[in-house]
Amino acid sequence: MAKKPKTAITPVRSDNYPEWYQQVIKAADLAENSSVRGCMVIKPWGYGIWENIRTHFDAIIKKRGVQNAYFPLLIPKSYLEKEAEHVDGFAKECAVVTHHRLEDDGAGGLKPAGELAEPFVIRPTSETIIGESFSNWVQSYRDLPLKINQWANVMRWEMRPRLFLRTSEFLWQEGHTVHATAECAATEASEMLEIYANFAENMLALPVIMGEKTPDERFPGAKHTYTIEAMMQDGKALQAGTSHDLGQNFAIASDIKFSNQDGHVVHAHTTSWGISTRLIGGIIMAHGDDDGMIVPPKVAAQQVVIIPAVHDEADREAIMEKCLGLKLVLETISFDNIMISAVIDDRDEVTSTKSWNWIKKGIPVRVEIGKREIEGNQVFFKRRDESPREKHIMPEDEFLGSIADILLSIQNNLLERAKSYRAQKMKKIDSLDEIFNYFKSEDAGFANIPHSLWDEGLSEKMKTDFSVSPRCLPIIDGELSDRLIIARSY
RNA sequence: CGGGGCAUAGCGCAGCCUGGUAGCGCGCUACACUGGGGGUGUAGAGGUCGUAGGUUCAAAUCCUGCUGUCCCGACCA
Repeated sequence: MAKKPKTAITPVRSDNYPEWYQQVIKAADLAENSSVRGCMVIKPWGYGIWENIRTHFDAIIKKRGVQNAYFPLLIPKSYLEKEAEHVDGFAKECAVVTHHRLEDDGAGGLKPAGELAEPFVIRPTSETIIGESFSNWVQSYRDLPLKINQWANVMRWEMRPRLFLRTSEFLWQEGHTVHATAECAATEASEMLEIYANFAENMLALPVIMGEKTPDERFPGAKHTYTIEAMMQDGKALQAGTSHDLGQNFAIASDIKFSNQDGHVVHAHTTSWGISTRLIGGIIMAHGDDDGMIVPPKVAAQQVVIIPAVHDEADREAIMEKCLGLKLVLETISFDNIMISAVIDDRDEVTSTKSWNWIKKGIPVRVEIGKREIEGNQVFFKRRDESPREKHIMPEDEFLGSIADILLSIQNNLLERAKSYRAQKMKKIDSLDEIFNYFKSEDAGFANIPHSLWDEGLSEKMKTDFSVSPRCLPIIDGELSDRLIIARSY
């Protein structure tokens, strides 16, 4: 018999963090590489998280008066050329469609035939094509503000793809708004940033730093780029969401203008903001442990797995009946306005194997139902935020009465845990020597330094010697700080 | 795009140096025993060794090109 590993995932985080990350994705059955370069297949357990992110975020923006719409995947190359900085920023990572037909190549294969007069790029982001529509939709100040969102896939031909964090194709939402004044656009961009920050903390248990990007890290063509930065367990930063105040740059490029109350025709002010499937990578790296994934209850595809433990075939029917009953009742219960979803794992496997499978997937609560539970009218369960050895036994009524609190407590524990390791790996530093010293360590985290220290020379040195870049100037109580957060990043 | 590693069964790998009938572990299938911490046994299925070419009587093995993948770098709203 093979020796049981102490942890479900090999290697452990402390041995090889990048490899651990990939192993967790595999063990949790979240996604896999496809045969298409740089593109991933998101499997049900991973896609379920995205569906929940989508559902909850969609509700939030709709309350703000944002409407969903859909724009084309293909963008005429010339559109992209309208905004000079935008071209520079995205040109290198665009996939280009140059032909529109395939025909027999005479050798049993197919070859592209009709060459397009003007090539299309596959959207790397949709500012330009949406701007084209907006220019028609907006005529009067009465049409503003215009708030549109689309849930879509985009494509960026990345040099080095990593599952969820940087894939050639990924899923996201991109919000695009048009405003009459610079102030309105600025407010929209700031409010969306706060919404992202709250969403990350409340739904994903992911504490983030809100801030503004320095000019060199800005979205190409933006006036201000705001970001939420999360810390992963290796101390690296992950940009988890962005909001851009585009000023009039894109309005001018796309000719979005309107008649104001004075009868003058003026260019509008626009914003755009997005979150993507990258968030799932963030969840993995923020919460996962050496036994695999830990999914925050609020975004888990299922919160509870019920595992029947049948020793004696004679008990099977009674056990299955109890499992089914439990599932039905659980699914009438909600926690923080989210309906619980439960799954019965009735695969023909040894109970412990099933249990470990679900540990690796990171389902918040595992329930095991056997003869004992039926006789004692009780529920045996374990929590993913606790050690796999820790058991709980509760009368069934009590369990059903407290499951909502249990899930909320798991959600909260994940957030507190993440906050605590972030606090440990965040350091306020005021001198150059200390900065160099700090980042000599491989597992350095975020350094909080005076913005005034950051000049071109330091930037260059930090980048080449330490792979450290500026993450953001934190925004605290609506005010831009004079400090700068720098860190290694994904 | 630069430097390096790897490519053999679904997954993980050995075999290659020194060319000669395709191997192991896990997983999978069937049956039985099992089952509350990753179980046991028996019997099976599954691979034109990434791809194209070269050397050779003979290539998984040697040589060349290509492709994919991983790591480091560059790049990354």
